[in-house]
Amino acid sequence: MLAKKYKAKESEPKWQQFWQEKGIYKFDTDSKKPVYSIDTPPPTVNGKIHIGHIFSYSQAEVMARYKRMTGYNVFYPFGFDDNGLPTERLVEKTNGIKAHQTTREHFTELCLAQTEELEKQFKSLFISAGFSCDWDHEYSTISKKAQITSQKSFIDLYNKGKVYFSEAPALWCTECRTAIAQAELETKEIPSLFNYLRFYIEGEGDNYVEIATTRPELLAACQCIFIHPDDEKNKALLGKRIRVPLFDFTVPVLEDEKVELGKGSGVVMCCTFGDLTDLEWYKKHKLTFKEAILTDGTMSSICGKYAGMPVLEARKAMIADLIEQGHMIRQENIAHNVATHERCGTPMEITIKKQWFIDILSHKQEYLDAGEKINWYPSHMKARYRNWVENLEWDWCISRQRFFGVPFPVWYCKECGKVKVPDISELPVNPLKTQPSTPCECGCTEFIPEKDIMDTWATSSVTPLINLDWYDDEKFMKNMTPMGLRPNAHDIIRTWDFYTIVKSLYHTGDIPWKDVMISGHVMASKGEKISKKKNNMSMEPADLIDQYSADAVRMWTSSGSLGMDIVFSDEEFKNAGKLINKLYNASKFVIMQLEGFDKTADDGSTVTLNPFSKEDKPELLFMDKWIITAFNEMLTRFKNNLDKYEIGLAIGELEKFFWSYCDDYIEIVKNRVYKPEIYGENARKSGLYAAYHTLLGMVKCFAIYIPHITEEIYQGYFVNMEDAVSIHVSTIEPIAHEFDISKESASKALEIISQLRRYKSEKNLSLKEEIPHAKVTLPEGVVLPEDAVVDIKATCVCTDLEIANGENFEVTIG
RNA sequence: GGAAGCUUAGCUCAGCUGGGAGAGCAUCUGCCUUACAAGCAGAGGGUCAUAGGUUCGAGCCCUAUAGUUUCCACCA
Repeated sequence: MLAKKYKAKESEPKWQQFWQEKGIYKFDTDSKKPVYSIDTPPPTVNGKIHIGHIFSYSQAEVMARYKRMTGYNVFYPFGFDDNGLPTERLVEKTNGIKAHQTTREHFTELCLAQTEELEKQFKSLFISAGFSCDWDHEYSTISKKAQITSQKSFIDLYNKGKVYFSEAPALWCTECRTAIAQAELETKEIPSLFNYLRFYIEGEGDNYVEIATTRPELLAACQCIFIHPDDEKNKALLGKRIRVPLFDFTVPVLEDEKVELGKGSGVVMCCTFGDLTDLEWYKKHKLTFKEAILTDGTMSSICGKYAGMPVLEARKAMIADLIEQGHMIRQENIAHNVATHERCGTPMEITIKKQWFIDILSHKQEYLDAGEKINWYPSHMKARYRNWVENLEWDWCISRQRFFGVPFPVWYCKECGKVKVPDISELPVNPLKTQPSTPCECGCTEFIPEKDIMDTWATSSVTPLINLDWYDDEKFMKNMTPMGLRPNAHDIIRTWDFYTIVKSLYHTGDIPWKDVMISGHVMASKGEKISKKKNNMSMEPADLIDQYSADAVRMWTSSGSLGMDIVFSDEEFKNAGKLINKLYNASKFVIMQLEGFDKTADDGSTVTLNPFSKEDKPELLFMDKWIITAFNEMLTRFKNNLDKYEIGLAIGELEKFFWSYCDDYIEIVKNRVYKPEIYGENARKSGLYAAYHTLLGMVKCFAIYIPHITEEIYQGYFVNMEDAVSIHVSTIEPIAHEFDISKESASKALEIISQLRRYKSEKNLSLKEEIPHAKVTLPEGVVLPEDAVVDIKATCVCTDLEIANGENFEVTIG
């Protein structure tokens, strides 16, 4: 029995608790069903879960439910990424300190406390949104298991020769004081000054070359001057030496194709390092390295009186001096694009330090092949992956000169400097706290620990291996590789997806997952991303759930097209609410009629009987056969779409059918169930039979999108008749039947009803108004069974409906 | 500069391997009908971005152009 009104606020938490108690979403290790596993990217614990997360994550959640209800044993673990720089930055901000100002132990404590608190909030939000993950398999990337996995990954790569320790140029963030990876760069447009300087030619008095630069602070690290080989005007400079302003040294003039004649003065200085082109020239022309900027973002001792100044201050001071000493020709205001660190927005520098790198550049083709083996939904997203791999220029630097994260399981021999890694059985290790258990090959027993920690991605790229317990050879669920699905938004294809593929190929030799489902972003308005800075997140997920219900929010997230961005609009939430309300009302009606079959038991209690036991099937009427057939056809399209991860198109099919069920079918069947004394007991039972099975079928389909209200409906009646304890462990299946109907006849029947309704509407009549007589001409060969004619007459209050066959279909009234 | 997506009704979008131009919202007109007025029945509204091409036939295939969004590159 359903209550008069559905109250989402009361029902949703009730069912969430019910599911937890009954263990509805637990992964069944003993099941014989095929496994469908989902490698959810653990959300980063560095702030709040925003509506974009809910949008993206709940699209995959729908898939989990769909697979669970179509015969799969679903493995749906969930994790949180609370490891590394993003978390550190959050902790620094909330506590108002910098990590390097306190001890590593203290800072780690702060990080752990804060992430624990946030993870509680995150988890409760995902639960309140009706997520069906198995919380028994929850993990966090700083957990012991994840640390072992991550260190084991490193040692495996080390043994396979896929990581190397090298003094190579690396991207550097002076704010975070750590090396960073190519994937962590974000381009930003920054206003700047283009300074045209005089560089005097050695031995030619006042003769000078004009050179433009945005980074005069690097003058002390100037290596040479480049001209283009085709630059006839400046060709004479070759072989001469040029004096660097402010600093009393000279540099040679060299040629390179990469100089752009039209840019600046067409003559360019090369410093270590102003940008990636400088680095390229440094490698190509075998230049020497002079460090102008220290790792903390201040100028080095080679900068003379500017030493110790932060970069921007030094730039200002040097510009002032350049002007004062007459080296400045002119200045231009420009806005140029600068590569910055995505976590803090600081312009990236390049420095040379010893770092650990994972070799990726020499295996590009394998990654491209892996990309081909994976099914991308939508398929064009594969191009983004391919594009990224093809354009890679750096090996993956995984060293971070930070504090909170997974330590490298590495020591260096004090005597010979050789790298020492522990045995996998000893993991996890913190080299700062323990020493190797065996001496170095050279016999030395003293070691220097590696202080750096690993990049966050080094851990989050092994989530499939964390999920499958790879850390423990005995527990490792090898038969579940590759996993079924990786869902994520399109912006992290180049990071999360790429790195996970890299690690998977190295460790298992196979792709990490069979399918990748890409979702879009939630936009604040057309072309405007949701951003914390703009403060245009009009709604927090928790507020939306509170205001519209979790089911309504999920309805909205499901309406998006696969891979497409969606503009946030509360109009859509209202529509979702309407659908939910309608579904409840329709169910209420059908169940109310069905409950006429209740019996009073001997003890006086009411027993609900299934009026449709297999032996007691009524003789089905034509329109009842139609709705059953239509449901099965809808179900085929519904499943076809979901099999392609098109959850939005699938629910579109379902909704269309549902509204037709309400407005056409219920209207037809109503008369029969209300008045068995006129239409007969079989007509009533036939209608109820079809209504029961189609409603149950639809509610099951809706259950993957709106799990709460559908559970309410199921528990309110169907659970008494069906085997499953929860609708979410029932099976979505077609309605079994043995009949076949003429589609032509069915569509004509509906068309006749529609025409009779239109007649009344155009005449401004109530639908209850009687039509004394109407005549229908059906095309030759189309037959309308007598019971269908009776249904039409009852539905349209048409007393006399004359049916004939003729050339064209025609309905005349009066 | 490289790559990809999008352009169909006022708005948001669906249109599968080429053959009927569609849905929801909005607008307008009616209707209190024993599930639902958060409802029901109807109506109006489109040169499918533009220009070529292939085809008996193009929203769909090909070429080019424009606009738009995203990802990547771009610090002299």
